[in-house]
Amino acid sequence: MKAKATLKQIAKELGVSVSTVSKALNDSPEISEPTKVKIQEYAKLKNYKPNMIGLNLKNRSTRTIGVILPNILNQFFAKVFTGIEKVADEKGYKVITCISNESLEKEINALEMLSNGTIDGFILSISDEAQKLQQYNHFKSIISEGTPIVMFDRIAEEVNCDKVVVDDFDSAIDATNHLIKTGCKKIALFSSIDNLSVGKLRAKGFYKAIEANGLKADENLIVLAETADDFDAKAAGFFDKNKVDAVFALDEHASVTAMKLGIKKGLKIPEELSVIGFADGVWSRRLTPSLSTVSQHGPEIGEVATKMLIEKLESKEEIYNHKTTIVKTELRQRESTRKIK
Amino acid sequence: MKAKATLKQIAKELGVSVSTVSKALNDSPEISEPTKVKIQEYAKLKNYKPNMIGLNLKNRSTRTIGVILPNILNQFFAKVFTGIEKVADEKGYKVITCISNESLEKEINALEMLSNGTIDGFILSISDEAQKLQQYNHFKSIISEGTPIVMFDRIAEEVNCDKVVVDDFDSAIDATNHLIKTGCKKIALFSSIDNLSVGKLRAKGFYKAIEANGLKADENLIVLAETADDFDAKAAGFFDKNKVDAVFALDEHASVTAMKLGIKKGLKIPEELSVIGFADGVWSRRLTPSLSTVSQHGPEIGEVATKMLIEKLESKEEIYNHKTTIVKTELRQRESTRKIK
DNA sequence: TCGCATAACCTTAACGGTAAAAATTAAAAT
DNA sequence: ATTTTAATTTTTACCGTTAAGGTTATGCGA
Repeated sequence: MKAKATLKQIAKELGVSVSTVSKALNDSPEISEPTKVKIQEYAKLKNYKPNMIGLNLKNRSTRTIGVILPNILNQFFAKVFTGIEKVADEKGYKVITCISNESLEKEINALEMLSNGTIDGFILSISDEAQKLQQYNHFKSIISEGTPIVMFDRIAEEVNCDKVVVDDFDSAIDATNHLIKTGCKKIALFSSIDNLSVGKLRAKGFYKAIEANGLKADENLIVLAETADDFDAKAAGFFDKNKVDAVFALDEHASVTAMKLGIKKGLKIPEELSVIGFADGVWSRRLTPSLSTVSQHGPEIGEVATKMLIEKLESKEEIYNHKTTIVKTELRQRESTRKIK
Repeated sequence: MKAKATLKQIAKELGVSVSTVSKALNDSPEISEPTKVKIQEYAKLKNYKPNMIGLNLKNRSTRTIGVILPNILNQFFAKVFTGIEKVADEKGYKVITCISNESLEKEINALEMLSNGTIDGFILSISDEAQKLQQYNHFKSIISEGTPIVMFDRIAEEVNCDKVVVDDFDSAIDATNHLIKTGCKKIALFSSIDNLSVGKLRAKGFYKAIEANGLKADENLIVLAETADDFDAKAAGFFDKNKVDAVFALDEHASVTAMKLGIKKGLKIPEELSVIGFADGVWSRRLTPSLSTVSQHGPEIGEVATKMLIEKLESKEEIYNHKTTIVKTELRQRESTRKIK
């Protein structure tokens, strides 16, 4: 466990000044060829690596992005993360990750812990709790201190920063329309994320599409919940009490539960029951029958968000107009929906 | 976007020296009460936060852990990560995450990028490629430079560092025994991770249990593959060609595929076909029927690994004996296996 | 009244690195 | 031989922080 080589050490050992070593290793034209070669070879021998902390201090930048995710077990966030990581890596940035675990307190802590020089900017999706309480001041104060934030998916309109979202409203309309086009008349709405901005938007899209097609939204067919457990309780026995020919589910848990309950009830999918759900995992493909989904292009969202942040970090301009990028969703028809005639 | 407050600034504005400010904010007894109060109040007003980079440089430590994961979309790794993040957070450490994406080159890059003062130590699971090529020198050289590593799950025996593993061999024996106890006689073995150390260990456990029970391992019933696609190709039509009463699957993909193929073939689960698989996602519960699994306690693995690393980081001792901790698995009986009579 | 302990603050050095400015050295021009 | 110029290297300052050691001025006892 030999001490790590530093410029100072090398300088002393070669009898030159520290800055000569620094310049030689940075291939500066100020240094003569023989000296350069000598120093470079010695540095390689000693396995010298410039200490990043010293550099960071000097440059007042760490080329590190802070990422705050509500929950990494959620495949959507995991996919977004791969996109973030990919672009960050390509552009030579590191990624520090914190999990807020849907807690406002942890979200605030993470923000505080990192916004002291540790990172250059944030990419994040707001915790459930913050959204429920509509508490966004912690973001505002971080931004006003000069640390840029890019929000994705779960955003706060009132916070002035770059944003990347999915067209939740429109995709819900499209998905509902699709069910109707395949002949579905009585469509149920399942959601276990009615606490989230995105959940509410999707529900609105559903209502809109139902009405636009001259159908009526039936209260009994709407199951809205704020947690998976709550949803399971409310949805239990749904198919015993109601006769529907389709379910539109607003999140992965609701999607899978719809399928599961339908299968248990002995309904033939998709002949007797069509299911479309928002879902991003590999699992929709693996289910039997496979699940038709509204896919959100998680990796792309992460990539776009990261590009936006890095662009902002590397632009000198003081004045900057905040952008909101919309990443289109895609309707993936699999086995849980009928074909359009 | 006002410039961030520094000690120097505050010192100048209050007409005292930098070190007075530093000491006042650290509540040093050297500083008189009135001065302390004045400085502390002014610092709060200016929203002063100590710059972490300056501190890191001074302390030659960053309280940051580098985590290198082969693939964050894999629920097992995601679960381990939650465990890492949880303990790191509790102990006041940050987590920098890199995804090797199973590539040796990316693994080496991540190691290089972070082992220059950016992080104090690593927690990682070896990439598929590194395991296949048996290339472990990059780990050895990082360790010899003084940066500690804790490996989990996919480890390299020959690398001298702390390790956290699951008792793959024993749990495979247990799972196989369980199938036999519930009356299964013709048991198939499915694996899509035969490239990994853990995959091979699990297979060995299976053989061992089969023989110990006086059964014979039938070559035709063993489907070993190194990727999901490869596995799908090899396993297609398996139940058309073979008559078995159980499948033991060594990873999540193989587990789900076994169920899927069985259901497609019209086999009743678990009456005609029992399935046990290594799996960690929420999905095993969500399947219909739900999947009996060997659960690896992902979060616990992450927690243990992180505790080991932090303990090592905070112990002054030069000499340190490397430990290997085994985290026990758990057999979770769900609907895809019969009850023991 | 002098010396000395002590309270309270300041100076300096250090962490590891870079870069502008200054200094030294060598070579070329007068 | 002297000056100019160019090439090379060193000095210095800085990034933000802490900590050891140094400097005042005050108050106290002898």
